[in-house]
Amino acid sequence: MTRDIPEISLQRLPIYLNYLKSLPEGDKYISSGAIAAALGMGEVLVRKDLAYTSSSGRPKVGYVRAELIAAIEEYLGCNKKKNAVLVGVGGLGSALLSYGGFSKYGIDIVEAFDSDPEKIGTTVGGKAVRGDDELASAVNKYGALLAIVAVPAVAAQQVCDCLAASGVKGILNFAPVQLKAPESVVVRNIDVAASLAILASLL
Amino acid sequence: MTRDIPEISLQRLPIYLNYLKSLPEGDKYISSGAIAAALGMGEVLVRKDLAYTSSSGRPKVGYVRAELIAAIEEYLGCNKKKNAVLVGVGGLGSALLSYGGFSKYGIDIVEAFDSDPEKIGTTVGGKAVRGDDELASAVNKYGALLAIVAVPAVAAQQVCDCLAASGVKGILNFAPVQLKAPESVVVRNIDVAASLAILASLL
DNA sequence: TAGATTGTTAATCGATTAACAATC
DNA sequence: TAGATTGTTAATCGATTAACAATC
Repeated sequence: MTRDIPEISLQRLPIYLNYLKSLPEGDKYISSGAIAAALGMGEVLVRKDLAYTSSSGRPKVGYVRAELIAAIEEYLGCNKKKNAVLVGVGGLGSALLSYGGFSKYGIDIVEAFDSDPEKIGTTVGGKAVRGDDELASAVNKYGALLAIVAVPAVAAQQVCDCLAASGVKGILNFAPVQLKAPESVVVRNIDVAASLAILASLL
Repeated sequence: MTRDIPEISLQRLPIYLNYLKSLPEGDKYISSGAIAAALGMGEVLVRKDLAYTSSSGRPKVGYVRAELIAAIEEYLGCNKKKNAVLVGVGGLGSALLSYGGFSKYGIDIVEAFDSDPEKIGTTVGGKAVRGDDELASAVNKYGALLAIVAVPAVAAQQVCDCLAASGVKGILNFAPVQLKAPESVVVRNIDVAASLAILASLL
């Protein structure tokens, strides 16, 4: 499913999607100019991004909102169910297990893993917490291609190795370490503290 | 404190910093080539990024690791104490209140706010939770220029307005909405679900 | 000295914006 | 029709990479 969309355009699709969904039901049409104005971006950029999803608008009227939503969702694969596992049931991990926001993208966190015996066997956010030793078999059982890593920095590489070996193809890493993974595994990082620090340094 | 560093270079500084800190104490020198190889990037890019921090290396030997760390920390303002407030003490907000990772950038979350009477008056992660009505006075009292917004999407704009009116200059927003704020307020977004969806669509 | 590495200038690459023809 | 809006092609802008001189 490799498309030729630049990743930076791909990153904007959820922004359009959220905005379009937030519009009142009554709005049948929306123009690229209106979207651009609402989101503070250029209107040509909006049209180019939307063109990747193969949605098309009509001159003079704009885009049909419902069609646009459907096209973006289709393009992002929201309609395809995807299983994910989460490793590291600390504060952040627990919060993500209880967070309902993944479902709109068709993503389901099926199970969680931790090395702490105190946590193993419990349920967080309706998801069972198992020992790290069961990770590989669970990835296999659920056909999980996605994983969230929310363990401490020192443990992250080891978890990453295990996930990659288990067949996970995409890792969203919250630990402040650059993970080494095989080429076939895509890693993206979220570092909340660093993001806030960068923001602070812009002021 | 507006510098002419591209934001994308700024975003990489914490990555270098984390890596440099993770090296064994014994390593006195490190070359841009070694950093680049470890982090999977081009070595010229590393040198350019590091040059913004006014750190400089010596031909043949590379950079003094400790100096480089100090220069990046100085540049990022890690040594300047900065107060932040957090709004929305749900799962994610609670996790962030308990997270110790902000301190390495000199950031302290001083107080938290929520509209839920059940939460007001409690303590989470050692921080007092107050009512939203006390937000403005707290921002003032602590001179907080930074805020984390971790409220539901429907409440985020209102919180943003309040923060901007209170004098906050930087907002890290976890709600999946594009916030409208005055030019003088910098907003950056983290959408965990969207990030995972984007990752999934790359596979 | 010779060689490794830095720092800078020029070339390339990719993304955004401007211009504009197509069209409803 | 006239005008608004799309979609595309060309121009601009900015970031990365390549080339290379400086230097320890």
